Amino acid sequence: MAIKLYSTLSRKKELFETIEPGKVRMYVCGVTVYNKAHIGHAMFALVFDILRRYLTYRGYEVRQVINFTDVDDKIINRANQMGMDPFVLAQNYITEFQAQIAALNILPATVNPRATQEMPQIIRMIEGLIEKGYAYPASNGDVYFRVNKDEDYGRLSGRKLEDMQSGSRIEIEEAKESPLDFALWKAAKAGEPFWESPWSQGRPGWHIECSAMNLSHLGEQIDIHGGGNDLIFPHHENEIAQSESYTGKSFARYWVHNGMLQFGGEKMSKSLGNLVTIEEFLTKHDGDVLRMMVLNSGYRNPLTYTDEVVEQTERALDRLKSALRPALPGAKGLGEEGRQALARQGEASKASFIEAMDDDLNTSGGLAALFELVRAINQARADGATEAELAAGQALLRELGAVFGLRLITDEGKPQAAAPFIELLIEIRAEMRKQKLWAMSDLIRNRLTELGVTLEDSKEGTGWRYQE
RNA sequence: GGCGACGUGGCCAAGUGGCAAGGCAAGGGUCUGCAAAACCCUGAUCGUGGGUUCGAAUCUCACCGUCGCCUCCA
Repeated sequence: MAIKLYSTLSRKKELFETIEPGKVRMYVCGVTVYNKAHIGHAMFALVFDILRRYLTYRGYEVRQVINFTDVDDKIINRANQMGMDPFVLAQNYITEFQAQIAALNILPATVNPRATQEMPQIIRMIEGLIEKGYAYPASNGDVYFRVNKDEDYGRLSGRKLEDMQSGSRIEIEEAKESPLDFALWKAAKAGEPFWESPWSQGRPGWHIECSAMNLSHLGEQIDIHGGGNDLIFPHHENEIAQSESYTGKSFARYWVHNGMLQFGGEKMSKSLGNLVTIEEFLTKHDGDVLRMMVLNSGYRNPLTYTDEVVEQTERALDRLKSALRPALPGAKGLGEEGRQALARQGEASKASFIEAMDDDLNTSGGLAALFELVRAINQARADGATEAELAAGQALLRELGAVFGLRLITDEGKPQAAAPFIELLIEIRAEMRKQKLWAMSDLIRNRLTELGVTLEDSKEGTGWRYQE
């Protein structure tokens, strides 16, 4: 079995083969830290966390680099508005984002480089591009990339230079040779932070930092380059232009782009202002819920975010967890046939999970495989499986859930201090039920429900659990 | 205007040439004193109209609709 990944460059699913056997070099464009992160940002982080976890599960050693853009116009503007130092502002949002990533159970990247910490590499790269004629310093202290010099410019996004020029609304910058040339280096205006360079006191353009970080943290050629599909043009197009012009080698083998989170029919974005921050989401919902939403659909398609969808997803997550509940009180055991049926379903689910995930990370299909396993486990439990008989299936569910990055937190994580008292109430209620004191029995049950404890009666006794 | 993607049951969403996964909701049933949970059963011919093919949700053309990029953007 082989893994296939869709690459934006070829617009096809391609067989996944790494440069170095068994090792994956993955670069993902991170966020510009000028504001609170929203759940659209969480989506990209979740998608590439899932990709990374899956590749690891399939035996690869994954080196994942995700950058922070910590100096740019928006950061500077925002800092000025707030009367803050731009570097402090950036650092605060980085700290906050990393905490939220952890709360979402996203593994920290192998490296989180930052633009401000890569200046020597960035400057070296710009110098190299100038030497080769791919870039030129302008009279205003900026340095621009000479787009016309790059013959296959536009091949990632499928654009032609002529088309862009005719319909373009790019402001004309006097210092540029051509309107489509983009900045590698920007001279600082008064009051802006700057670094020394051969051309001016200034800062790097947005695209060059990623090229430089790739080079210093992963090498000249990488396996996977990822990010949101809104970055295809111009950001990734420009990255390819810079990196390949500089090294003379093809840059990334697989260009992987996730779809946008849709909110109210539009892309959730900072500029549109239609956003739900990660912070807000996490005060209301478990992090697994957002992950489940991502898993339920194809990573390349837009993801619909509505309150209704969140609710549905929460229920679906409850169902997944339902399989992890303990055996019924007084379970008599399945017998040989039942044990084998459950084992067979486990194997089948695992196989179809891998088959789906191998096919361009079909998480929705993988999730379906988990639900098949859930049904089999619940069936077995209903048929009287003991704790020991359920254990293997449940362990597999946890194993595959962990490949998705789902925590599947159940009662075990919750405080058990109340347990003896709840059990006491159940005991008393059992006496009442014997005497058919239904009103009192129901009162106890209802009151406990209000307190977040669900009672479930069965022939063999009454079980209880915290509401999910 | 240019480039690209998408339109599958009430909702979310896989499938991309050979009898339409999965989840949520809904209805019926089993269990229960009643519940709850779980289990069992029930539903779509795939935006519209042509074309290719023995056969299409899947390929092709047109049209309608939605979204993304073309300017900072995960």
